[in-house]
Amino acid sequence: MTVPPLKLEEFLPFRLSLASNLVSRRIAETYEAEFGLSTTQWRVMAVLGEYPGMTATELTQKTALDKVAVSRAASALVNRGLIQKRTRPDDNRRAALSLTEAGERVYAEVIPRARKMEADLLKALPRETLDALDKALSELTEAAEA
Amino acid sequence: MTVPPLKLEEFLPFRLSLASNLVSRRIAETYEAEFGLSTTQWRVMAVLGEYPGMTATELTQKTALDKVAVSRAASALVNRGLIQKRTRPDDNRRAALSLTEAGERVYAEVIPRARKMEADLLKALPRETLDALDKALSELTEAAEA
DNA sequence: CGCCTTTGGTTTCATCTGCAACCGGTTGAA
DNA sequence: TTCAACCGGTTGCAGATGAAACCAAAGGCG
Repeated sequence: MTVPPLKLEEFLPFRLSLASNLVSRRIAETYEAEFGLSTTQWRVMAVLGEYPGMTATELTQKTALDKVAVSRAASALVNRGLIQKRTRPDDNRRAALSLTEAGERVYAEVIPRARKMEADLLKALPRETLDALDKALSELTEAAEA
Repeated sequence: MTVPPLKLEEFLPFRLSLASNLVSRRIAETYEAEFGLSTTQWRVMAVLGEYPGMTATELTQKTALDKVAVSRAASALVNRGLIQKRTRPDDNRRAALSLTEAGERVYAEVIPRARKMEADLLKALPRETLDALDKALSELTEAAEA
């Protein structure tokens, strides 16, 4: 009772993972070497640029990282002076995180590069394919969630 | 001179990574707990089911894993008796890997479950969206390679 | 109030990953 | 032949990752 073999190269989860890893690596090239940021640190900074004052727990949701990763990325960024942490007066457990001046400068360098790399990677795709990709990712994410 | 903030939740590389991670996790549920396989081990088995007798180096390409990962996955699978390794007479450095009987049995259990999970995850997507997704992943992979 | 539970965040530990060094076999040029 | 360069595969080590234990502050209920 044999099973028809699986063609891994056509198996969508594999293809998705492959594309995602390659794309992530290209994006990482825009910040790793030059700015010494890890992917998780980059994500934290990216979100703080959009939402200053977020707490670690809130970052967890926005970045899709677990709280350990956020905690470590944040403390590394604080040590490097790229973000600051202010304990909230209304709740001493929470701390509002935000970019420092130095962090803002790095942000202003790093974000445009990421955008540009994204555009380069996507430029071969016609608009409709892109729309469909977007839709497919939304549906897949929803279907695969919890 | 501020930069318009990046909306991470609309940034395609992030969305891609998110979808990929969630999907991979769901697929992993079909083999991790029940069969004690890691993702890399599963990939190695999946490819050997399709191409018996491959060498580790060849597996490297098919699985998109680096040679260290393949080496370790293979030795774990050999220890568990799921694959066998036969040194090739024409070159004593290489070894042809293939599923054992026990490995075939696991393969026959594991592959249909992965297929079913894939189908479940994709069932909300209309055919054209799926085609576009497929095309987009191919183009993205190519654009991001090397 | 005082106590128990919950919550935000950190630390610990065990595992995974990936690069680089390494080992033995093979190849090819002198 | 012989020896150096190369190749397939393994191992060692350092950094990344995640689950679970942990700590301190806050909330809720008697």
